[in-house]
This record gives sequence, C-alpha cells and structure tokens, in this order.
Amino acid sequence: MSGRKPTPLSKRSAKAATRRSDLSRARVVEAALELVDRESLAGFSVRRLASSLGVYPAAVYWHLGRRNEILAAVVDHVLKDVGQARAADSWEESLRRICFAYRAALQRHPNVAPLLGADLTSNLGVPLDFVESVFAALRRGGFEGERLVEAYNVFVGALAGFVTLELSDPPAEERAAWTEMQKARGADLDPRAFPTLSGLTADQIRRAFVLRWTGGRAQPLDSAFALLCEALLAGLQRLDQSSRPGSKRSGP
Amino acid sequence: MSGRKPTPLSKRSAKAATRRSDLSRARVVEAALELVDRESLAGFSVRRLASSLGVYPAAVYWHLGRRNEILAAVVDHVLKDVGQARAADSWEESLRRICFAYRAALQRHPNVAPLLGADLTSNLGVPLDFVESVFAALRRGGFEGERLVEAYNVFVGALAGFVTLELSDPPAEERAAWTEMQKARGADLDPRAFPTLSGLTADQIRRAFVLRWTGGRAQPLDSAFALLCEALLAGLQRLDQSSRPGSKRSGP
DNA sequence: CCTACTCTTGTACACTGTACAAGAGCGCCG
DNA sequence: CGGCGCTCTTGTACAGTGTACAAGAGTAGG
Repeated sequence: MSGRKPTPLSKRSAKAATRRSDLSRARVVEAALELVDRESLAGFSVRRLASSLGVYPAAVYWHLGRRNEILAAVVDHVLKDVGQARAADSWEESLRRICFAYRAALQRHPNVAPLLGADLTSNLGVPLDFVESVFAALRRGGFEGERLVEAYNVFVGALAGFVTLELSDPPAEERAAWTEMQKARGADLDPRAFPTLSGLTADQIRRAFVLRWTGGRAQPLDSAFALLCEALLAGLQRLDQSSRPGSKRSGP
Repeated sequence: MSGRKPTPLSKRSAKAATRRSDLSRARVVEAALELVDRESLAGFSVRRLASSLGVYPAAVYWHLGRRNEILAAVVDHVLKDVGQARAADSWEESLRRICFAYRAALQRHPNVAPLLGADLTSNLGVPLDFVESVFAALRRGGFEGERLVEAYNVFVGALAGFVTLELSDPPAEERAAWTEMQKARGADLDPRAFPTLSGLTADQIRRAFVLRWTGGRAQPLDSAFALLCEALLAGLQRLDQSSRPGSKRSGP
C-alpha cells in the first residue's frame, strides 16, 4: 500500500489546490509528536512524518529545518508547561513541583524521553522558562554565583537522568527476547562473584535500572522518584547551610 | 578515495590468506571504540567499522551481532574497570569512589557517554560488577528491601544523568554555528520574562546545562560533580537515618 | 496584469542497517 | 591421508534514511 512516492495527491490535492498553507509549523510539530508517540523514536523519520501529513519531505524541511531541529521543536512542545509550575512558598517546594511537573510531562510522551538524556545539550528544545524557574528557586534558596550554577547543574542532571532512564524502553519489536535475556541475566548470577546481587529477589531485580526488564512506563517508579527529589533537596539544603551559615534559609 | 567496495584486499589479502582469524571479538570491540573516539557516535557505522578493519560488514556482524550489540560491547569495555573501584571503610566513601571512577572512565571516552543516558536500559552493556558494587555499598549503608532498590535507582539515575549531560557535545561539524546560537540565546534574554536568567553573567551561562555553549570535556564541571556526589550522599544519609533510626550507620 | 514571495513538488545522491547465499581456510575424525 | 564440518569471510542485495536543489504552483501587492 502507498507506492514509493508519497502519493500526496489523494486526500490533499483538491484542498491544497485552493489553500496551500494548511501546513504550518504548529501542525507539523503536532504531527511529529504524534508520530513519535505512536511509533517510538526509532520509528520516526522525516519521510514518515511528511507522508503522515500527505506531503513531500522537503515541505516539512521548509517549516522546521533538519531532523534535529524538528525533534527540538517536539521537545519544546512537550516541555512547554513545565516552566509554568507555580512557585511555592519555600524554594524546596518549588523545586519539588518542578520535578514532578517535568516527570509528568514526559510520562505523557515517554518516547521523547531519550532525547533529554543525551541530546539536551545540542537540542535547543528545552524551554527557557523551565530553566528560569529552576534558577529562580535555587536563588531563593540562597545559592549565588559559582555555587548557583553548580546547584542548577546538579539538579537538572539528576532529574533528567533519572526520568530518562525510568522511561526508556526496549525497542518494542524485540521486547520479548530482551525480557527473556534480562531475566536470565538476573537469574544466573554467580553468588561468589556477585554476593549482593544474587541475594536480590526477582521483584527487586525487575525494578533495578540496569537489570530490570519492566520498563518504567508499565511500572512507574513513583517512590524511587520521590526519593530522588527528597535526596536532592536534602543534599542541597545541607550544602547550602554549610557553605553560608547564617543567611537566608527557606522562608522569610 | 577507497571505492564503493571496502577494497579489503589491499593490506589484508596476503595475511588473511594464511590466517583467517586475525579478526576476533576483542579486536572488533577495540576498533569500534577507536572509531567512536575518533569520529564521535554519529560518525560510527558498521560499514566504517568494517572498513577500518579491512573487512566486509557481515564479518563484524558475525562476531558481535547488530549495531546495538556492538555498541553494548563498547560500553561494557569502557566501563569494565569501574566496578573494581575498591570498597572503602564507609559506604559513603565507597559510593564516592564509584562516582569518580564512573566519570573518569567516561571522560576517557566521552563519545560513548550518550549511550548511557538513554540506552542504558536496552543496552546490556553495563557490567554487572558495577551494579554489584553500588548495591553492596548501599546495603552496607543500611538500605534493605524496597528501599534498597529505590536508593540504587536514585544513585544510578542521577550519576548517569549528570555525567552524560556534562560530557555530551554539539555535533562538531556545526559547533561554530551552535556556539553562536547559544550565545545569542543567552544574551537576548528579556529581563521581564526571565528575571533570574538575565541576571546571570556570561561566565555562569557558559557552564549551565541547557544554556551553555562549552562542552563538558573542554571545561569539566569538576566542582559541580563533586557537589552532586555530596548532595546525593547527604540526601541518602538523611533518608537512611529517618527511615531506620537506630541501626547501622557508617563504619563500626 | 505582472512581479515577488511563500510554500510544495519531484527527483537525486550518498549513505545507512541488515539479510543471505556462497565460498575460503582450517581442525578433527575416521 | 582424505574428506567432513565448522568457523569465519566474501560479495551482493534490499529497503530505507537524511538532506540538497531545481523547478513549479499558488497567493498577495503594486
């Protein structure tokens, strides 16, 4: 079905003949996100995106540029509300809200999660208001100068890392084989070489990042995530106190 | 130069005619790592790898399987010593050593870092002794059962996330353009929309994860990384104490 | 009405991962 | 010693990828 060429004429020609601009940046981004959601990141391609819009690849290039820029736009779209997480009374609570907003946004579109693990740098896709809100909260917490940037990087790195890892999934087509393989890997552990590991229950292994065989979307690691937030906040609090003894703590 | 076909005969035929097995899993992995180091991950391809060995693609397939399995083997190779980080007196110190060993290993081969951000799950590349050592340390710290797995995920997620982000770099070919773009993005900030961000100095922005334009290999975020470790440990310590008041703390 | 601009069509190129039949070279067993 | 069988490599093929680019449709403004 659907020959070599995108055969875009079918459902479009009549319409497009009159209004050519029913394509637009927003529409393309939406379609791209839809495609990623449906087919996973590996299944995303410019051509597929184009053909899902009934259009030739170059058309989507025109609106969004290269592949990476398309994906950057998708990330931006997914994360657009995270920066709006309303600030709370304490800076700690603000950060907590950001954590949960960030994770919730990605849980809605888990297939884009990988993009935020590695490509965060080269992607211009992360909305600035997200960045702003983290910086603002940390500053309220008393971080300044060099220390502020460091705390920010710690926070963002840990948050992005955990969520990406939690949400990443095996390639779907080979899920079955992969599950089997992981199970075996977890079961055949030599107690002499891996004393601690081999003492874990199957249920523990199933949830442990490198060993697990259940992806984090089927089985969210809610409490582990909460633990991450608390650990981060506790850590930052303590460092904050120790580096600047008497000044601003949490509220006024 | 070097025609369509790999033209493998040149430096090989004489040799290979007599000893066919000068290819081996280990040699291929080594070459793959070398290629990734030299050309970055985007520049890695099975064909290039094959031709760098003077061999046809299918030959490397035979030894290592599909692309992902090749990369998994590379990751395994890069991380193989991390699990050997000698345990220290206190569990905290053990974890600290693991952190630094992990980062050091990836700093030696920063181009593989992206693999550990997103593909950690589907990669079977992470050596088990690394996992074992983390679990062991945490258990010594008093974590058990459900809590143990959570702490482990927190630790691994945060660690992998930070290091991947720190080490990831713009695509190299477009580095110049990208730098310019990021600089502009950081400079044109509307103070009304981004009060905190626009107050940052250029030097702060240059180091801040989403905004920065200097990659973490040219300019390592040493102190931020140290901060991450301390924050994580402090956080875990506190959670540990609060959940199990009187039992084992650090050392005897 | 014609020019200028926005957007789309086709087509092309170089390259990718992966499969597979066929064949070399070697060790082992009879 | 001869040949079977295994390990490994050669070629070749296929379907799909990102990206560039000339050419053309369609609309808006002067």
